[in-house]
Amino acid sequence: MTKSSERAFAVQDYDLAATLASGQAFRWQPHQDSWVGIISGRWVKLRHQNNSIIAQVAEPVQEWAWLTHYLQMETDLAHILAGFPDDAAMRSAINACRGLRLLRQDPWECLASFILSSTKQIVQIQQIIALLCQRFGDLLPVPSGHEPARNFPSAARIALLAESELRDCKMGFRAPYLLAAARSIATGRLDLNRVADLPLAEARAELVQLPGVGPKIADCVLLFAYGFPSAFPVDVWVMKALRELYFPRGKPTRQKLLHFTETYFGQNAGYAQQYLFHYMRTRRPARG
DNA sequence: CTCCAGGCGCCTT
DNA sequence: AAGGCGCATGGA
Repeated sequence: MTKSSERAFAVQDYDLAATLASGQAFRWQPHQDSWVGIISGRWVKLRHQNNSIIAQVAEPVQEWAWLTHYLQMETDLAHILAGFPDDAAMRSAINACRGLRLLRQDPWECLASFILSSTKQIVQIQQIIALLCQRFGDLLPVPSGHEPARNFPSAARIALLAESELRDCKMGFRAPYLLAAARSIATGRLDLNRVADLPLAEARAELVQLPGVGPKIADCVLLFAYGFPSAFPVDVWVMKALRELYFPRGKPTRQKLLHFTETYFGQNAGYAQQYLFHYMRTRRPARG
């Protein structure tokens, strides 16, 4: 296998734009007909053409597993969709966004990003993260003619910062949370690699110990970084979707709804959640 | 100007 | 156990 800086990957049922802009990851930038982002410390430009995803990198590489893994290209989406409950809401959601995928992100970047997400809209989260990377991320090689790119700052790097430096990135009351999380990881008190091997409930318990990380943020990380297929982040959007789509006239307690999410959607509940969320977010104008 | 956003943690009942 | 409130910031 020779090194190359561009490669095409055959894919089916892959909506690259919906996936990269769906609120799972916050650093992807549209660039004409392409998307520019950073994966595993590599600048990469992606575009969807016919039945392929075409990837360009800054420096030739031999191995592309970092990319196929991140994009979860091997995932059989049709199989997952076939396992969803067969009801009107799910059918509408699938119709609205077939091809939407779950990414497999770096745990630290994903955790940090979602700590910064609380009570913020997606655009604002993107702004905060852009500032953080611009100030504290390392420069990465980019092809000539492209804007400079920086890595997401490591936990070790952020652990050495002062809270005021984080506040200056406009993250407000989330600054001490991010700092404490970074320090937990930098000192080894929490080992993010170990979380991958735990059962779901234990993995969740580990993450929730971090300040600023509650059940919702923990489940985002479990789903978008670790790939726990039944992790099910419940935020106000999903709660609204569940009430409107499944209990239009009842008034179930939050408790009952949470139980519903744990039992109704099957082993790929996380995927089902992403479809419902995306459907809710896109079917009405002027939101999100 | 006021309101509130894809939560969390803490303080009340 | 369940519900209310403050938290920073910026955009509608």
